[in-house]
Amino acid sequence: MSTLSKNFEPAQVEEQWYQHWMNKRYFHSTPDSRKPFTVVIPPPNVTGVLHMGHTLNETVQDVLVRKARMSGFNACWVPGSDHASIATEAKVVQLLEKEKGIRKADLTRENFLKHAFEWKDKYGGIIYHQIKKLGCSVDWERATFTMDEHYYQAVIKVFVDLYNKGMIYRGARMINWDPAAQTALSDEEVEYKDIQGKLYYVKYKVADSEDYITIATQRPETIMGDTAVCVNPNDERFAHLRGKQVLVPLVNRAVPIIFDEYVDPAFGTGALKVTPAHDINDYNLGLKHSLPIIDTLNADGTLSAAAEVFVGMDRFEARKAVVAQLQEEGLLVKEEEYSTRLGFSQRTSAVVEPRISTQWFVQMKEMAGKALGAVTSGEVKIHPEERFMATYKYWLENVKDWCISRQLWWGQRIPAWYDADGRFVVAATESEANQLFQTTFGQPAGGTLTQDEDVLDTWFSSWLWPMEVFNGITQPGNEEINYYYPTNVLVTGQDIIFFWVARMIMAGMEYKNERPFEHVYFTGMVRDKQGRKMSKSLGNSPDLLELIERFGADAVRFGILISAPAGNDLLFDDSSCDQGRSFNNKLWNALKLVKLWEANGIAQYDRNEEDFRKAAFAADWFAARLATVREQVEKMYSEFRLSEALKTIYSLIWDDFCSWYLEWVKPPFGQPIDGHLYSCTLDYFEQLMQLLHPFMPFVTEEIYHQLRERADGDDLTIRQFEPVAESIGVERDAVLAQGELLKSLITAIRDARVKNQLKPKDSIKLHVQTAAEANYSLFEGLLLKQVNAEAFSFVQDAVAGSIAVVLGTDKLYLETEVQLDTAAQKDQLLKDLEYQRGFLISVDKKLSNERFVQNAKPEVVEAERKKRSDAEQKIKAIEESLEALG
RNA sequence: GGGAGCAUAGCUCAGCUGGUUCAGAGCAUCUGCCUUACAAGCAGAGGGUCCUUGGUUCGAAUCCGAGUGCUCCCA
Repeated sequence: MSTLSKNFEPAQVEEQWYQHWMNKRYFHSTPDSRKPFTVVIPPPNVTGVLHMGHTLNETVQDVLVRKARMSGFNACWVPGSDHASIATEAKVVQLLEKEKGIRKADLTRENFLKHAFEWKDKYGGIIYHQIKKLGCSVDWERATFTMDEHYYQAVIKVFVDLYNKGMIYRGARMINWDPAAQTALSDEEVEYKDIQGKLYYVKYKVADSEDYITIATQRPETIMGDTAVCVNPNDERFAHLRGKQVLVPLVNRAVPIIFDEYVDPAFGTGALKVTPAHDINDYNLGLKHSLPIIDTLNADGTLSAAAEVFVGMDRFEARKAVVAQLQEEGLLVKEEEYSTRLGFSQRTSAVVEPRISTQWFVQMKEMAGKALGAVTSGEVKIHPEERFMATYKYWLENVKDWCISRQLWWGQRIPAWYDADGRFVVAATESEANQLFQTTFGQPAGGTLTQDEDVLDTWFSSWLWPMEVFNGITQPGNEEINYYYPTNVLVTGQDIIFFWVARMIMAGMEYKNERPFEHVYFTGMVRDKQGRKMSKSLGNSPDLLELIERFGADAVRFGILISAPAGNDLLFDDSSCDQGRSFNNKLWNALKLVKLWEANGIAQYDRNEEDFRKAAFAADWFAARLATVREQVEKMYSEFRLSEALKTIYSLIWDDFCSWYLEWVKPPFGQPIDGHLYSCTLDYFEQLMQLLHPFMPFVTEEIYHQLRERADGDDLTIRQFEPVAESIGVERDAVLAQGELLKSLITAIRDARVKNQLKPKDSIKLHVQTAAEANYSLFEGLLLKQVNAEAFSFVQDAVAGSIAVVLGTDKLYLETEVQLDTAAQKDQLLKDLEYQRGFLISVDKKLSNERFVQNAKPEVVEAERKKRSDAEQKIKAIEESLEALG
């Protein structure tokens, strides 16, 4: 046996075992006769690094996957990453400019993509490295990227198919425009924030009159796009303006005054300027009243020629300029502080501009209905259900069509092909498009067809993830998709419930007519100690690799999980990793103790049955505890209460195993341990490591191998759980009760020792007055050892001059040479007495209430009667002890 | 503005279908211990009108209503 280090040293152990598991290909899965347990990783963004939210997610998945792998399943966890269209393109553009001085505008699409792929190859590996360091048991041979060739084909195939089914259409709509990335966004990519803005009151001159009408607006820079002023038809103040026109300031355009109940007379001045090109509500109003649309903004957020004034100026600069100009012309009535909500691009943080634009959309209604059904019917189960079911339902019931085109290059290019006249067909390839053009329009395309310049929303690729990682779209019905689909559980953050989860269910129902996963487990958001969201801008997100370096991967996994109650947001703090590291150490030291016993030699003690059973009490008790906890943990797994499961295992190991069991079986200093106890101890230790392994894979694997010599391939990672034994050779409840009794005896006596200021080394003689002497026979020896008593006897009466302790109805007397403070003892007993008397009164009160006795269930009444008689006996015992004290 | 969730020890939380095995756990705190695996430890202890307020009930931390505070989602 090599000498074990003082403390557990994770770094080398982790490296070595991960390599070993990889060499053995334990994480690689191929279809076989076992039941599959499939998990697909929520693909992290290829440009990013893992933050604590990912860490939590990956850890949860790894726990579930490892548990399944150890429970007879063919576990398959597919890793991968997504191409994150907007974010990656923005980064690549930035980098090209900075490092090589290349502007995107100067590049061809092909060249740009070449750079993007180079960049992805260079930096995309960071995430995978982090996943490895964390110990995740993913099947690396299956790693998938959403821009892989087959995946690209799958996305195109689905687009063409949905188009042919009439579920994808192209049209001009008001969409969310990101002026920084210069692309359309879906509704989900816009984040609304409260902003302190201003409301400007502006006078519009009524045409052919000296009258003015005052409107209120937040966006004076869009005045030049006004095509009407609208008031409420029931508003008497404006009745005289019916049929009149007003002159738009700065551009002096005459526009009509229109009447619509949409306008709230109480808001602002009751008059609304209508700018159909730049506000969604105005747009709808414009449609209703057939107003012209004047788009006064360019794609980059500067004023267009249509604005006539301040052309080329940025929209926010233009706002100041317009206000100044209005003021100069005496048209600005006043400014007012105003709090409102503004939309920001999730990716670039630019203020989103509502803009009319021709884009591609997916019809959502039908698919949303199916996705909703899958969840309400229970086919897909959401955890924790009460928290997220309502959100999920609400979104699907109110879903709008999905804008999927993005004005970018990094992504799957939309397979629509146009001729010079703007006629188009949708087909996977150019040659198919040419053919289709012929059949559709009865003539060949005039000249060559050009493909749509835009790419698809990244989520339009990731919604196929659970299928296409198994080539389920490109090769439907293949062996793998048949075997692995549907997956078992999806673990993800609640923030992408719409972006991703709901859409995956839609795609699954559409293309497999089957749910993509049975369970969805939503983790909470990771926040810092002060409850703030972790974000790059706050700089409050710890670096994962650094954390692992400081504490070890097992400790980090422990730390994040122990503070993560199901579905709740969790406040992450380094100190929980510290707790994990201490736990590692505790395990390590327990190992050292056991190894020490091994070194001290194993003895065969006399197995005379009675004596042997006594010696084996500790072993029987722990077997019972282990079996009980394993059942509890099993249940917690099935309910996804992983944090609780970990706590339960932690306490079983630290408290039951280390603090109680090991102390109970520990041989006297220097003496050899009994062979039976020793092998029991190794078995238990081994089983504990197995139980903990899904949570803390490295340290457990290491200890597993330290405990006993292992044959090649006998590794904890693949070791199968034995079913929890129905019988452990003794009556489980009885032995557990005995153990509890022993523990409370030890604690009570130790407490009495401390309160009476006995030094740990001061020996005592223990006398017990009890009606159930048999209870003590099994563990008498253990009891003496644990409370440093040199003698034990049963007595019928109080022992004068001793410390009296009342435990239940038993009385314990600690005889000692040390001078005692009887006053302190008396105080303690009086306190107990007072409590018991109060308790008795409350029980009596209940039992003397006729309605309670009549209405409550008989067993409840019976329990109360038992409580009463117990309390009476306890009171009697305390009173006797007090009497003996004098 | 619409909807959802939460409120229990200093902190983070557990308490399922109402009844002192229900007022708990882990951290943190306090007091003893360098006891021969572990001071990143051992032994022991203290600490809560279960947000407020009505109601249902023989009985409410638990069920219902109202209020207050916080969080999230949507427009």
